[in-house]
Amino acid sequence: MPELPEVETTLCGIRPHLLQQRVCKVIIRQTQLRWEIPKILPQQLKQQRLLTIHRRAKYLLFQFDNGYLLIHLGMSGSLRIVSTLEPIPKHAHVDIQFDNTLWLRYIDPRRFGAILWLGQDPFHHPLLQHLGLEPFDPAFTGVYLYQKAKGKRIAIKPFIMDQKIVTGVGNIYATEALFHSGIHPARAAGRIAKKRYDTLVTAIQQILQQAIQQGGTTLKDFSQSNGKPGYFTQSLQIYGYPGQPCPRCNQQLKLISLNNRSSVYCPRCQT
DNA sequence: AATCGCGCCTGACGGC
DNA sequence: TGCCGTCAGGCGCGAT
Repeated sequence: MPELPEVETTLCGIRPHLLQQRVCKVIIRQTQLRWEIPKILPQQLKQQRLLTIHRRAKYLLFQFDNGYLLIHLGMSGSLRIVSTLEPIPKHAHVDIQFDNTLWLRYIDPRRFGAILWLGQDPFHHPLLQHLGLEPFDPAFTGVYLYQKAKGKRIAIKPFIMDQKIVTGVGNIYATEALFHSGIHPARAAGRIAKKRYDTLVTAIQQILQQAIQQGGTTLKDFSQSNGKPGYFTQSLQIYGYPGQPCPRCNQQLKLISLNNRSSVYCPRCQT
């Protein structure tokens, strides 16, 4: 799915078109996403003004006069701004039209995403209330990760992909950040020195920042809200290249599975 | 409490 | 050509 940079890219792409606009029409073609889209959604949204859009973790939060709409892009979701309804591509499950005539289109082939109405108090919703720090929060430091990791035997890769620890990091960026930090993805989180966590935090922030600047990563499904792919794909160092030589030391990159997610790493650079 | 695997879906790809 | 297994950017849930 879209990880933080893809969600952020989406947010920046759609926000300028939609701020302060009122919803005039809602079309739902498929209600079965990760959870069923609430049947009352069209009534909830009708004639409501969109005040702001925020990102929290990999969620987009649309603040309307009367409450918050939550959208998650799951594994294969994307949002587009389109000026006409036609053509309607396969998997265009929801279209929301605003007063300026533009449509916000939700496309999601695998339907692991979500569209939920959260009402007035979104941050107490179960999906949001246990989230960890945003990676660009000043409180997200090596010491923070080190403290959280104390005594934990979980591998570092699933540890940094745990949204209760730090938000927005998924399989691609976890893989890349660990490579940049020289940390083996299977190393127990509780057995990593404080100093190495400093390095890791810096790597996570730098990689996410660069990826945002380049419009995210497009493997297949993701596209920016204008339909263009993300260009960080060409900056990936090791994700997607198992068996290839390490860009740093030429050793053959290896592939392992950690908590059911494939993980590429360099057996020489990452310890 | 912490950790792990499964399953939700569609589609692309490789091997036979 | 087609069929079948495997894999894919996430994440909540139930089992251990």
